[in-house]
Amino acid sequence: MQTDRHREVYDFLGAYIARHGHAPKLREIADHLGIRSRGVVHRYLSALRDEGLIAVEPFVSRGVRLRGRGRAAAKTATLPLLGRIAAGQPIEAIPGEDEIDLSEFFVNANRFVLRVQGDSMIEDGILDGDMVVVEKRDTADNGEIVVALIDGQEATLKRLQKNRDDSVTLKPANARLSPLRLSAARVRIQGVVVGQFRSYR
Amino acid sequence: MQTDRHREVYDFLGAYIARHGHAPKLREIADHLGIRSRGVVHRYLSALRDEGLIAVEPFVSRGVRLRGRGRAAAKTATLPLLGRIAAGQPIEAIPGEDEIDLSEFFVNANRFVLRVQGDSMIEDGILDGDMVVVEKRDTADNGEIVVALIDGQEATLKRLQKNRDDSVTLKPANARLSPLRLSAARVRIQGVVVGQFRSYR
DNA sequence: ATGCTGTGAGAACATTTGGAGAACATTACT
DNA sequence: AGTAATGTTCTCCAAATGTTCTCACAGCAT
Repeated sequence: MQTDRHREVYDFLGAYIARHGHAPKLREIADHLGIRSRGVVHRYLSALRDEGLIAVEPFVSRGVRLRGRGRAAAKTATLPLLGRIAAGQPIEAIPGEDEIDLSEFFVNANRFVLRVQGDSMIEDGILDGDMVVVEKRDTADNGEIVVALIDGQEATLKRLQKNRDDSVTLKPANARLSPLRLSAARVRIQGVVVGQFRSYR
Repeated sequence: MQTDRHREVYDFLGAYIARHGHAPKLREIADHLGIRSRGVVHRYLSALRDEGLIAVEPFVSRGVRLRGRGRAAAKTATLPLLGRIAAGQPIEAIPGEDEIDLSEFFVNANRFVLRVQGDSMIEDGILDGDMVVVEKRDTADNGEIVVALIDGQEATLKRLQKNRDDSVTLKPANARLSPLRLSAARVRIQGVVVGQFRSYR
């Protein structure tokens, strides 16, 4: 896509075809761009055709078809980071940091994802259905959220607290559930939660 | 990379291209650097070209391409998805779904990320410091979490409820805060929250 | 002091990009 | 056939953008 205008034309074609089921006429494209000359529109279409992005049936009205919607474009894992949002203020830009790389944020060797079932960590903002990113480790610090295996049988997600007497307490973040105090021998740490994410869909 | 300024230019190119899919114009680079002279920008680009870091198409607008980005593109954004975890059971494998692609999960054109400040959505599991992925839209359905601009001034993150009398209610997810009922004319939807993530680090 | 380097301003110029509109070709329709 | 609508091709023009200069200044080393 050479220029901004080319992109606008291409995007408009996509939107129009999606809505109407057929391509627009040159006149309609011109209206959308705010120009009067069908000749100019034709020039844009020719450029897009030469790039292989569309196919044009000569002299046929609405004879444009989109091509190569394969979307083979290297899907990057970055999103623009616009700023901070808080109640009462407009969105505030974060200086010097204008994009966020999801893979840098989360991806690493020896990490994996679990889908959380249940409300045991709800007060820490981990809801039923959320995903947690877990880093494989067999030790953890006080206060970290861990995946723990009890008696080699039950796996749970809890906040860890080590006690002096060689026991540990597994604390849910939910007032309706009670902490579990167990001898250290019965608990095996499988990993530590390093991230969490959720999709609203 | 010769100087700090060169690195700034290079980084900006990367960020801009990642976001827009094409390079910036000299004028835009100059604005980002806080300088007025396109000539100076051109000097930086020539230096980067001589180092082999970018390729420049002469005289064409946005004619800059990054070079040797093979490594960065190879960075996959996938993590193994081990299964489901719930209190009382061992980790249960999720059949047929063994890895999760973060970019598929979150990345899309016309989305951006905001860092949340404040506790107004805490009961929906969006905590102070969390990131939300927002899809740019100017309309939203009932019950969706939206970024709304009030009177063109204040931006807030709230749950939307449309009322019959051409007003809307912006509901925080925090019992200590009260809902805000406003005439629809005063509220402009800027986007809808489609995802959320958090890093424990 | 002298020169070198990195940075920026801005003028002058080259080239591309974007647009207008006329003239013509093709198609669809009466 | 005749007409209108639409696509095609063309020339001319203006604005935007990139390119190439010279000048200026500040910091630094010699």
